[in-house]
Amino acid sequence: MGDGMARPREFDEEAVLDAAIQCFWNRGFEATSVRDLVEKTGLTSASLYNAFGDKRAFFQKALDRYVEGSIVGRIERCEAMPPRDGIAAFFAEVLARSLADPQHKGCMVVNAALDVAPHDAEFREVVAGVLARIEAFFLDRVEAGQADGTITRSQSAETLAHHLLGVLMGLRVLARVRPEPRLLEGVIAPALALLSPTQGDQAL
Amino acid sequence: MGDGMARPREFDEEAVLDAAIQCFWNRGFEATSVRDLVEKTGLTSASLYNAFGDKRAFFQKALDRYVEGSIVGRIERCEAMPPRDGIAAFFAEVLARSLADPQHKGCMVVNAALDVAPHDAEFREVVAGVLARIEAFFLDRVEAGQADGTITRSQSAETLAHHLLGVLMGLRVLARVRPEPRLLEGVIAPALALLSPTQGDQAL
DNA sequence: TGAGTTTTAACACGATCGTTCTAAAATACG
DNA sequence: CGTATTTTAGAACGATCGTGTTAAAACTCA
Repeated sequence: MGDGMARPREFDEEAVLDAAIQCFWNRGFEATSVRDLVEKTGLTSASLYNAFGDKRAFFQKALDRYVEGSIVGRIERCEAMPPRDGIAAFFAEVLARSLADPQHKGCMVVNAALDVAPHDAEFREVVAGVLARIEAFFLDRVEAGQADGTITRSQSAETLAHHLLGVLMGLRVLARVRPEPRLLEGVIAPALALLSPTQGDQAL
Repeated sequence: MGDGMARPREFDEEAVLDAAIQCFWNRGFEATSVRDLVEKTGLTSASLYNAFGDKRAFFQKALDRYVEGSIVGRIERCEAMPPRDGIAAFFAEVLARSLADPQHKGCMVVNAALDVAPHDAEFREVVAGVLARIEAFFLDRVEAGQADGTITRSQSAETLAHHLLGVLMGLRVLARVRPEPRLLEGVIAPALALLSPTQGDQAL
């Protein structure tokens, strides 16, 4: 049918998504209006709806891009390190980012976990999936550390991975309300200390 | 001036606040409309505004009542127990409540920490104050446990209290998105195990 | 160049938001 | 009993919400 081609877009789709990430990350899904998005992205609502669908789909794509840019990369970096170092580096990186952000936006996924996930089954699955991926990273590193003797066997790898995931979530919450270095460091330090092999641990 | 007295209220203020707690707890501040509140409380918007002020003040009072009813009581119960038992009982109670709630509402304070605190300085202080109170409970119990030898001295009481607060926050987040008993138990167990005195610990 | 297609811009839609207004209903005090 | 005062009920306010419409602008291909 269509032999003639069309007018090209004037905007950079990725830059627009980045601007949307800033909006949604800072204010959450519900509190961000389409007019906010229009203002921060610089394009009109018609272009937004045409390119990304409705507000919900726009959020979905922004969240996907956030995960791809902020979480997947971090996991890959830390996966390449020795087990304990990888876990420590993961938390150190999150800590540094949290304290460096003057807006204290925390993590967009954790924010979404309490904002949009509880009443939207699809988003809940997306968020749960991301958390499962982080947990899988922890599990993999803990198992590797238990195998090479750098991490305690006094508790199962699954339990330790669950704990690390919980600590990460708590860190993200506290970073928003009480972004005090000593507090956040104190959240992390015992979790890392806990990984140390104890007397009962010995190579097989 | 006024010598004639007025028409009495037809509603029970505490029951209305409880209904408001259910609304705000479940959906958060921004996502709860005044019409939702009118429906669930059973009284009209005029009565609401007359008795409690605007929506924000209404939320404030509901949050105060929630803290008084759900958090202060728990702290007082656990304060009366031996140090380690008190901490363990605190988490056990939160865990049981989290799993028993079919709506997975989590904690209203933690929800508020990500919903309304980041962009409202007054609410941020309220939330931070509640978290500080919980942290003070943990600190008191850890110090008592370190004094009587039931809790390790391998890390400072402040650090351990920070960690416990973080674990609690993480537990509350995960309870909303992934309310799986094994996961939530796994978050808690290592934090409690961490408190155990190690070889290096000995009474003075 | 002209036909075809998409993006742009601006305006406007109905719905819902938090809040207020107007009056009627209900009580305590003189 | 009458008056002052407050709480009710319900409609209605302007503002903003997410979204759709209309028509002009911009571009590719035949």
